[in-house]
Amino acid sequence: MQKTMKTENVLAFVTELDLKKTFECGQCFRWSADESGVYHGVVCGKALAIREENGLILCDAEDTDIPFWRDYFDLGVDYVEMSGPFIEPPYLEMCANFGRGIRILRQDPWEALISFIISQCNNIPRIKKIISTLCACFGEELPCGLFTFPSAYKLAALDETALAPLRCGYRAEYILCAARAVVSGELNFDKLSQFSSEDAFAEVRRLRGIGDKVANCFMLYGLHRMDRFPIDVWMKRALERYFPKNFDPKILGLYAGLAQQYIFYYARTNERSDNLECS
DNA sequence: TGCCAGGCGACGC
DNA sequence: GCGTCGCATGGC
Repeated sequence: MQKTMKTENVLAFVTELDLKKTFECGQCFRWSADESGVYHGVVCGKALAIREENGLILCDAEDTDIPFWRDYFDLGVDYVEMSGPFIEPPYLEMCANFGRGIRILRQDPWEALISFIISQCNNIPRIKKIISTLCACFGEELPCGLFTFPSAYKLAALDETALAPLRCGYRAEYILCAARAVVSGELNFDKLSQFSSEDAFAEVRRLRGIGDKVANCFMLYGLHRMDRFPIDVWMKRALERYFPKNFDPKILGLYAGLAQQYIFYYARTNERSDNLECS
């Protein structure tokens, strides 16, 4: 399954992109590191092996589309500048410093939608396991041994019995609903990308099994709407404990979603849920 | 073993 | 509009 890295291309400097943080901060679920620290993943049917060495981010050059991957890692913008306003409260500044190097990936909207439907009321190891099984069962195997994410058309043709091996419980119904909405044209990602943030949110929010949290995750990670601020149990605890009462994420501006990612990553890395006094 | 997890929908008030 | 409950499953 591990691909040998041959001719290497430089994708970025490590000061711009921290692979471990970016892949393990909770925004995506399909990248994994092998024993030598090389991360392997598949995006939109394209496989990549990527690693850090001597201050550089190197990727496998064999059929590697560098512009595609630079776009995926959102390397065209300055994250230091975007996170400049994240200085209050002090907890946010600490989270931003801790998360330096995280980039909000430009993920496939379809994969992001299904991934965050699966994420609901679930822990991250189990989310990864369910998505991995989904891809192994219904995706296509690539020469490197990894699987593509199954298309909406593939999933829309299934029923809940076919999804039983995923062991995803009540979420199976929601996955099928989303797949059928895409196939019917009721949900069109190209159209959504033209909508305002509020309109696109309302549109995806109409689907069964997609509430505020999943819709916001889809907006942020699937449509790259950086103003969205998903609030899950970890965020709720952090906000209640470290932020002023009635704190409105809107004051964080256009990049509130990045602040959210820093907070989530810090909280999940450093704080156990049972040592916080909040409910 | 029991608590919890990147929630949501239905229901009662 | 708001609080509560059941939902399916398994990581820890």
